[in-house]
Amino acid sequence: MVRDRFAPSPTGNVHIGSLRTALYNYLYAKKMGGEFLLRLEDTDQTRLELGAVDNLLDALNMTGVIPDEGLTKKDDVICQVGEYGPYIQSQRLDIYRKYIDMLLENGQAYYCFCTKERLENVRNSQKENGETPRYDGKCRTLTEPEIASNIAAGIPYTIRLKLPEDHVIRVDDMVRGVIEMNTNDLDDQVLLKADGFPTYHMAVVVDDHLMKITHVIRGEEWLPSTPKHVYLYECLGWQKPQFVHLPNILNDDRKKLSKRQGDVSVGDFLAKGYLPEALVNFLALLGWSPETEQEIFSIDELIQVFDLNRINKSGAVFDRNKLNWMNAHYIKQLKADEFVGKMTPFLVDAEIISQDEIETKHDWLLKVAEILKDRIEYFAQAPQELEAILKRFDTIEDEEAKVFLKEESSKRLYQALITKIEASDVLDAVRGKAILKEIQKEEKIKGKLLFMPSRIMITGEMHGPDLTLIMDVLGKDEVLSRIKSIASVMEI
RNA sequence: GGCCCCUUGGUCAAGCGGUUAAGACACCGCCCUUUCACGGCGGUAACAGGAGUUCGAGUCUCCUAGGGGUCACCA
Repeated sequence: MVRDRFAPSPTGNVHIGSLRTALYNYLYAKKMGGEFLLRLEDTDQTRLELGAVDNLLDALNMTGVIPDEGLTKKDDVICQVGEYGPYIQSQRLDIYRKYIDMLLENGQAYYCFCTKERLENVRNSQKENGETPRYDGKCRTLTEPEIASNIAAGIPYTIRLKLPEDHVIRVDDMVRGVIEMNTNDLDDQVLLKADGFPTYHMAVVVDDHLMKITHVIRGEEWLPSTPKHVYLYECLGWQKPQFVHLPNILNDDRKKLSKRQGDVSVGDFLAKGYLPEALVNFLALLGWSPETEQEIFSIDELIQVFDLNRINKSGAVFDRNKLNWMNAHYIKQLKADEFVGKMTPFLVDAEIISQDEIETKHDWLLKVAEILKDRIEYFAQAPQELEAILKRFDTIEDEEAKVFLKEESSKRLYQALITKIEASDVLDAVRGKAILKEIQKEEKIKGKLLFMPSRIMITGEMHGPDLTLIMDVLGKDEVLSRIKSIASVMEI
């Protein structure tokens, strides 16, 4: 039975790269009929952030990357489900201690009483001498009595992994194949911190084993420390999981995606009106590709075709353009009501409509949706796009537009429009279309001479959405008022 | 700097010894639309470099170069 996991630390917003890691774990577990767990790696007490767990759970929920086991939310309360818990590392301290003691007994780990200051000094002088910074092994050879007296004296200590010298460790990674590293290039990693918490390296190995994890699917940044993890598995006599290291997601400058260049958290994108389905679809294709040429996938379709063997080796630049295209695609598929539902909060936020008007103006919002549907890539663009239509104009800048207004026929058009609109009960798209048709017939104005001046009188612009839809959205009074106020420009 | 990983168009990428080297995004052009957008059609554009192995190399090996990651009592 395949069991994999997403194991983030609760340090703030969920990074887009983390979501991808979670997604790949989810897809693989589902594909294999296995189980996907969520475990919290909160071993760094100094970096915990309030609300991070809520944030995490919400992001997974919104995007449909739902764990089968571990941390979850029931009735809005955070809880844990499954028989391999607890799934929060800070609640497993005694478990780690047990295995630390085991390593100590076997001589595979040792007490280290070095202070942070000393370690830093050692590192600095090594750097100055052009050496690789690493622990100098001072406490590696402490005698039992020395250790006992240090402990008795209450000197804080950490426990370090005792790596054998000149020993080659092989890591078998599903994406990159076999990687070999010599222990001489590795550090005696701290496994247990002075505060009694394990480091990631200890906790991840113990938990993955105890939770019966079969596949460790995580970011590439873990590759260099994987030999230590492999060594720990060997020390403890445990079977190793299959390692799968995902390529990094990169900025435009090909560096690891970072906050410096704008949006990186799932929340950022959701807040801008990107659809969860689009985000998932896009992320799935960043570092993995299907066998076919299909590009648009629902999460269930992804489950069907997902394959770890098709994961890419090299880092992938996060292409905002493509995300936008994909999101626009999903937006176009939205039903009118869904579109209105997604768009409205942004309009309220921009104070284009008020909270109370949402219901009374629902029909109007549907018309707006019709106009914006093909014109926005994400919903945060909606207010600006709509504003351009709603905003009154007082001058016409475009010379070409002025030429249209000065046409002889435009004066007749102007009169006819006013007369016909005034005579209309309502000015919806259908009526607008009819009016233009009537004028074409009666005044013998056609083609660009009909449509362009009409558009310019109503919008002030030569380009834009379908004019009859605009009339509908603006309404009879507004359209009339706009046309009338154009007189001065037309020198009538 | 040590170690590790990576390298096909601007970007995502297919390719698993023999191909006219796919497709998508972006860009450009044409068509549709009496505008714009959407959509449709088409176009520009790539195997980092060098040695090998082989009848034959984007595909295998080595070297070089470039990029990235990592070297914490952070994950």
